[in-house]
Amino acid sequence: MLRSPVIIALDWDAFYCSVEEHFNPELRKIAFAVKQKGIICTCNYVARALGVKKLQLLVDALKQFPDLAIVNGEDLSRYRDASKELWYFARDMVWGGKVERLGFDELFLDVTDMIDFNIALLDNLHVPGASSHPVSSFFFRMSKEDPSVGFSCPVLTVAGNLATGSLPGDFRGDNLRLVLGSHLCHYIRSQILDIKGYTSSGGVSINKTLAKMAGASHKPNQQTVLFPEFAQDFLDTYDIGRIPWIGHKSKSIILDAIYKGTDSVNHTMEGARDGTVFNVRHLANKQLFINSLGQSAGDKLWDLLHGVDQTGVQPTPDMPTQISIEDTFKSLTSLIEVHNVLRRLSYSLLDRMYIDLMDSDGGWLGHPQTARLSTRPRSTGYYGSRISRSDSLPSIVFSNSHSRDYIVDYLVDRCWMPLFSKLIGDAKIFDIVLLNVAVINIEKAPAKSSDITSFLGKKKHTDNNQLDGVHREELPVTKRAKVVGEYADSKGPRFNFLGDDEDVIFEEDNYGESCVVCGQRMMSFALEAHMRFHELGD
DNA sequence: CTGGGACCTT
DNA sequence: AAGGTCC
Ligand SMILES: Nc1ccn([C@H]2C[C@H](O)[C@@H](COP(=O)(O)OP(=O)(O)OP(=O)(O)O)O2)c(=O)n1
Ligand SMILES: [Mn+2]
Repeated sequence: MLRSPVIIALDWDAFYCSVEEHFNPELRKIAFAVKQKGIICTCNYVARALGVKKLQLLVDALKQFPDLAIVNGEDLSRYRDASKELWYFARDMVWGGKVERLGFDELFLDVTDMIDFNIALLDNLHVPGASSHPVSSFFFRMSKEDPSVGFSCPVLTVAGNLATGSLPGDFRGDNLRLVLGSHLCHYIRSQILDIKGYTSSGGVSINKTLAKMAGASHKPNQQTVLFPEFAQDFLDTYDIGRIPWIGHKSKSIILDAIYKGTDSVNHTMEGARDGTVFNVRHLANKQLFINSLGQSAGDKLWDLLHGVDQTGVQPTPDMPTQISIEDTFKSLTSLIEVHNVLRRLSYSLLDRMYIDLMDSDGGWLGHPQTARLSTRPRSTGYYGSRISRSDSLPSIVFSNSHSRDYIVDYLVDRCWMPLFSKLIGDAKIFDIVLLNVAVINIEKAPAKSSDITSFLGKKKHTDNNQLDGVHREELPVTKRAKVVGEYADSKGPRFNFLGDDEDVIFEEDNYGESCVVCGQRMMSFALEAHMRFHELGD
């Protein structure tokens, strides 16, 4: 018999605020918001009780609530660190590490295997001929190996809320599996609160979308289970725009297709068109979705309206596939200003690479292939539209023999500024409100072992082949060329020194500092990121 | 002056 | 390279 997956969706409550409260508990008692430039990106529940909204304009909120405390959240470092810590902590509890991350504060846990294993334990308590399980609770094992690790799990009651308030007729089969899932969800949330100090909202159902929507129906610090027999009732009352993966564009396309011709004058008004799942399901059909959205998206979104989500939990790799840093401004019109901003962004970007792409030995776990520069012109197109240019990422960023300052200078002058010129075209006149620097197409380094301390290579960013990794020990070791300061030369030093006749630029000893934790030697500029690596553990 | 991201598809 | 989704 086919069994449904058991999926848990977790969402940390008022996440950025919770992180701020973690480091400054005084904040817990007062209404406060986290802002980025002119917008409140989130606020704590004390503030929400007053009426402060997520994503509200800062000026509006302060007009209405002059005493609202404000914390600047433009630097995401601490939120990213906390997010990673909670992610790893939750992942350690899930067999097979089947955890997918969405943004900084949501996780999808595929706990199907854990449920199946424990259902089998429960079945062994079953008396042949009895109509139901003879026990009201049993010991849910969190470890296959150690039978003492786990929690006491009721089997006749559900933990937390019921979506649509509905209990199924029986607690058998897939329903029983979700009952156990609800208690597992509660246990995991308790661990996260007790050990890490963060409250969360949880949803339990048979796929990611239903679990996520169930969880969102009762916040904060609560959980909700949605049994599949009630999924359609649950969904039908929602506006399609509130279904995950149906954003503004998709909703507009769908409603345009449904109401084509019937409402051509006045569909700019929201509310003129009924966008509930129930209505859309009955006025449209799968073919209409496919015709308007394309085969792939049409198929997928039509299924979603019926509670069908085939996308399983895709475990998120430890290494990101892209890293980007951006800043916004009123207006930027001169090259010197652009140069200065790019410099600052490049320092941050390098630090991020050291934190997220380096192991504790200072070796690279992955290598971005491409550098991308994005900007937003002040007033062309709709708000938010960006333009970008990309090029091969110079391999000097992987060098451990150049100073941070030198690498940043090189990046700005040889990479970002040329890309910026390409972006603004011949006129050389510009007015931009955003700059974003990114390293993308991050490819995993050959997982040889921890003795790969460095990889220095260069590929065209269009090249899709495998990295030809090189062991440090295999490289000819020569005295590092004195390149710092030689940079005024129009050609500059060459950094494409693998597979070329150029000698490898390595300084084997007498460089940098030692890590006080592990003793690894590294350039001083990498030490700060390295220490954060230790703090986060691995 | 409506953040600062990250990921996926076309 | 652009456009879409999510947080
Ligand atoms: N458009 C968005 C949405 C979210 N976030 C950030 C701020 C949030 O703190 C965090 C998590 O997003 P949530 O939507 O889960 O919001 P919160 O966790 O803050 O609140 P809630 O308790 O409703 O989950 O991501 C953001 O910067 N921009
Ligand atoms: Mn949240």
